[in-house]
Amino acid sequence: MLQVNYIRENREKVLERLSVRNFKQPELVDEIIKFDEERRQTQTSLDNLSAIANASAKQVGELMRNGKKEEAELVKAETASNKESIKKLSDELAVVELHLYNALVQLPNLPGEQVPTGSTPEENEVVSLHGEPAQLHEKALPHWELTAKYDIIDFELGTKITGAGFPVYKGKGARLQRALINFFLDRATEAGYKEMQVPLMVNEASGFGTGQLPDKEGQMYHSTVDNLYLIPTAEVPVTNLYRDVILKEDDLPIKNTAYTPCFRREAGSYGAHVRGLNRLHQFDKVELVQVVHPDKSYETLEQMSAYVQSLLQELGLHYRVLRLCGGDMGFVAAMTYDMEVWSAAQQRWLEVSSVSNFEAYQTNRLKLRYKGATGKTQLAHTLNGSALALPRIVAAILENYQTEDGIKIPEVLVKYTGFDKID
RNA sequence: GGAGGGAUGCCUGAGUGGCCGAAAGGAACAGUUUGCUAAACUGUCGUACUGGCAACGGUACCGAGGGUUCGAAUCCCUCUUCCUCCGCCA
Repeated sequence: MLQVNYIRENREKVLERLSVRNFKQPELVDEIIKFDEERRQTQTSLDNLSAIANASAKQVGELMRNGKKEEAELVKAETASNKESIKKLSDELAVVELHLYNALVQLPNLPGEQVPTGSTPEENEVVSLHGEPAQLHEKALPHWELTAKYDIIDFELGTKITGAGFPVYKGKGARLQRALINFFLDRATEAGYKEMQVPLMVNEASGFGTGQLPDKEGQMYHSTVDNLYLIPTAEVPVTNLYRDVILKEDDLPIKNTAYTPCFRREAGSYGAHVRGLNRLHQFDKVELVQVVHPDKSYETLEQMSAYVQSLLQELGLHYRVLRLCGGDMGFVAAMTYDMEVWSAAQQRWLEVSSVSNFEAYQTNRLKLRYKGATGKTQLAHTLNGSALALPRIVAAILENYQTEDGIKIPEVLVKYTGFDKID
């Protein structure tokens, strides 16, 4: 959520930045300014009336104490009409505040300066390309056939016990999952991130805090009896650890990492591109979350991007880095890098990580601030990134490392898997 | 699941209808003193909205939301959460 004051004072700039996203409802900006104007007026009137009411109440108290009962009764009588106005105004205020809020949450974050204008994935900017595509033998298979051939991931079995998109990992497949999780967590710890283990279900307030609610309600599994949501990413619980918190400037930057399963309903997405591991309802991911000083967030974004790339390099995967164009970025992001690995068997790029700077968009809603040297509280900036999401990494490893007599395990993983080949 | 007791500022903790945005102590920060450390002394020490160039004001907030009242941290209702005891249990 953008800050109203900023919108009010930078209307032109806001509109200009939104156009980078190809945002379809620029009129929302003026609506917000109008609601804000209304809100402040109502607030002022209400405050004035409340001041009068407070004064009268004080007066009554004083008169009563001095035994001047009749005069007190007189003042009491006068307050009646004021009381009605106060009630009316505070109702009005609540309404206009709700309107303002509803409009504000519909406004996406403003793209950063470097974000290219555009509305489709084709307009994303390829920042860099690393490594070489794997050279596969003639009988190379896509991963969903490899998993069946070596009996390491069973999609049908998952369908039986739960439904489509809930695979069962078996034997070396399960072991590979655990190896990757440990590898990612170890590397993150080495890079200075603190490992956290967080709940996999969150309450409504947390959903609001990171922006999944109210909009993307349909993306999350919802336990209605308890009104809890299964997390779509560790970003939600980890970032919400800092909801309603005022940090000391010295506490920054905060670097957290967490492994969690992620649950996504992904309603209505079935087809060729979501086969096998490409898109699941439940998958594993190691996430990075940082809370940083506003002056440092873009620098941090570069560092996080470099860190994620170092993982891909260690795994020996051919990958590229994209800077998403305005229209392809998530609603809350100010700038996003996507990392995509090449799937030689599917002959296409698979998104395995997304690293974003949210600037103050999340922290404004989270009320996550820090107190600077001057004693002034300011909104911190948040960033997060996947490091990494497992399924597509597994898909890429299986496909790119396949040989005619089995699948090789990347060198760095062997000490975690305890085997160097799946056959 | 049953019974009872709590939730106040960074922390401890006072406050049972007006003089309370809130005592006191501690912590922290700044200054004075000081050979150094410590101590002592003085001051600062919640958040948000809002008016004002500013000085300085107004309003709201004592777990959350409603209610009673001229007036609520204080009384009533609902919810959340913590603690103690009992029951159950990986």
